[in-house]
Amino acid sequence: MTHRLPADHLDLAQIAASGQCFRMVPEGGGFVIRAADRGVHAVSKEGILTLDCREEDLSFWRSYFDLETDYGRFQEAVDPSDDYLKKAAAFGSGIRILRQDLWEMIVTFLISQQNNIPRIRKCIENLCREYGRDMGGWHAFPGPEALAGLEEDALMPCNLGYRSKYVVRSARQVVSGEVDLDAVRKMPYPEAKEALRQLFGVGDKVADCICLFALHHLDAFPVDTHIRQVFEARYPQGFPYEKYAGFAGVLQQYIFYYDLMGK
DNA sequence: TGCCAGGCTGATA
DNA sequence: TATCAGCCTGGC
Repeated sequence: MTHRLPADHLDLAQIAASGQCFRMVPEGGGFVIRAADRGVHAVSKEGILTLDCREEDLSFWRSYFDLETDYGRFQEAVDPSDDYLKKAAAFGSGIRILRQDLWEMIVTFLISQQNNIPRIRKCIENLCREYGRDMGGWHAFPGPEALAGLEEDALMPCNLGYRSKYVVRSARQVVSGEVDLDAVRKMPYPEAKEALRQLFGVGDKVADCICLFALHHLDAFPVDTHIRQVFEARYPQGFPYEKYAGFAGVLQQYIFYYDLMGK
């Protein structure tokens, strides 16, 4: 079933390249996107998002793409005297912060550390193929229950390397209830970040990625090596977070994408 | 060959 | 409390 939805400031190619989602595959002029155990074919063009999905999944995808949020507001809020940020925001104006699955983001960003984007994508494919439910032609993302019973190095064949034990032990912490994901979903940003940091292998940066891309805490601002380099070059006096309270994480994505693709 | 990639843990002082 | 080695592995 095909649905056409008005969606300004939405460019799927930009979102795919921005590195917040690793399960977007180009197909038919758009992308096939997988989220946990759902899938959709999506095309974004001239302010319209065309989705090919089941009728009962439509509200899920509407939320997933964050269609209720006005991203024009974030664009306009950029300090006009900040030339670099203005350029970055304009360059990545089609980026939205997707509302992705919590467990999937935990695993994805555990895998991301000391890793590069093509390899991260490959690791996730391997993980889904080996441990995800067969959905008929593709595999769902494996839940914590599917991973908690494994040996700590069982995911080495999926090319996770030393991160294998991070994923398995985190799965155990979730399944045992030591870290209650339902509770984390209801927490404000600082508490959620601290709770996520209890997971083995989750530090400051990974916790912020999870808060931003799964929990939609737009205050979360992951600082990685790229962002740190940009800050050293462009904001030696410090990034003006106070000007962007409540949505600084959106700007982080503009900066990351601009740094990656804009030069 | 050596170094790095969207960090983190654990040891050490 | 701060610093730092070591970690899987593919690509350059």
